[in-house]
Amino acid sequence: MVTLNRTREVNETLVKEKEAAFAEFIQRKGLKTTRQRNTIISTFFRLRGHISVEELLNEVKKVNPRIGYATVYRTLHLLVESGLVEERRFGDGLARYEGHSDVEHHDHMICLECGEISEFYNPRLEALQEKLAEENNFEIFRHRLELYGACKDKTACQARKGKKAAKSQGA
Amino acid sequence: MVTLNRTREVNETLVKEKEAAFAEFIQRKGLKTTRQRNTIISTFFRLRGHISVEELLNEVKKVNPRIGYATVYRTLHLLVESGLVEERRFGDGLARYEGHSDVEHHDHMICLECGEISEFYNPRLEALQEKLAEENNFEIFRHRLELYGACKDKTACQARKGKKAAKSQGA
DNA sequence: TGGAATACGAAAACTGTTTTCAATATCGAA
DNA sequence: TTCGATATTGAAAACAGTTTTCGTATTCCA
Ligand SMILES: [Mn+2]
Ligand SMILES: [Mn+2]
Ligand SMILES: [Zn+2]
Ligand SMILES: [Zn+2]
Repeated sequence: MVTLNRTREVNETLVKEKEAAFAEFIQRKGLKTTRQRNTIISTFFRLRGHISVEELLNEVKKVNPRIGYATVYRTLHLLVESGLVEERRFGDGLARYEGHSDVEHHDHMICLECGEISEFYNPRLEALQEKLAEENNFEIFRHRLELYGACKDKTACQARKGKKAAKSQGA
Repeated sequence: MVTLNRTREVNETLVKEKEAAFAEFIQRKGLKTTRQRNTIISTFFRLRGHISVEELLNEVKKVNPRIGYATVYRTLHLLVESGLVEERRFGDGLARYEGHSDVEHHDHMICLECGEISEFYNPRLEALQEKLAEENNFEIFRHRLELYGACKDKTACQARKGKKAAKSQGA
């Protein structure tokens, strides 16, 4: 099995664990616990997918409308530094963030028609990269692999596209 | 053989071919041939590596100091549109451009110590990606694979780093 | 060669992100 | 508890890379 199924439901226990881990990180660094940061991270961990700053801020504002961009940016940096979150860039000029899913590392397929981003992990692919690096006398710290293309199931794809359009009209 | 050796010398015949191809593209699109565009593309094609806009402008200004950013940006867009050049982003916030090397497609290894960017191509890797896409009912239009890490040959790496530092001090 | 179409360059605008700064909140020590 | 050093916040300004605007200049074909 190669495709990772990001669960539709948020695992509340997992979220609590992440919140605790972040709290620990904050303390370890001698930083302070704040209402805003708590709101931001608990909102973030309850969202699924690859979240842009604007998307996150919009959600956060539903809880506390006074929170601004700066705090969201700053908190996301802390989340990344804590290792709980990764930054992604899929070429649309926006940074996107995702909490680690079940598998530590994964790569992405991005449909240019409907915007769907699916995740996959393949050990052979990973191993092959290691082998190539080795041959090149190179040590890999991290990598990124993105496949850009289109869903072959045009029906589902176009449906998603319609939904996405409707949603963005609403926003 | 997996590593692509980007030749140190510029192949003058190849450059002429590319210049001709661009001229043809310009005509086909009903655009005009200009002194500035000629300067920019002939400068670009004679540079090796992954060139940023600023780097290119600096070189271009040696030939014609009156050429500005806007024209360089515009010409690079045309070069990309013509298919003669590809845009790359290696995560430092700058767009970089490269003329196609001998092989149509290649991927990159980026040393985070010395900045060296090396290129490679591996058919098995490409095939494996296709297979994974297939399994996922996905059609790949293009992909990007970047390995970030460090040269294992620390001597050469550090030497390059020193040289690079010296160079950027000079600039 | 005239002139419509295109391109140029400087500067302004734009976009996503970071920084500044004055006001506010946190939290350990007293 | 209260104090006060230290960290945090939010609005706005600054930033960096890129794109657009706009008045002037150039191209190129009828
Ligand atoms: Mn992901
Ligand atoms: Mn390359
Ligand atoms: Zn799709
Ligand atoms: Zn190196």
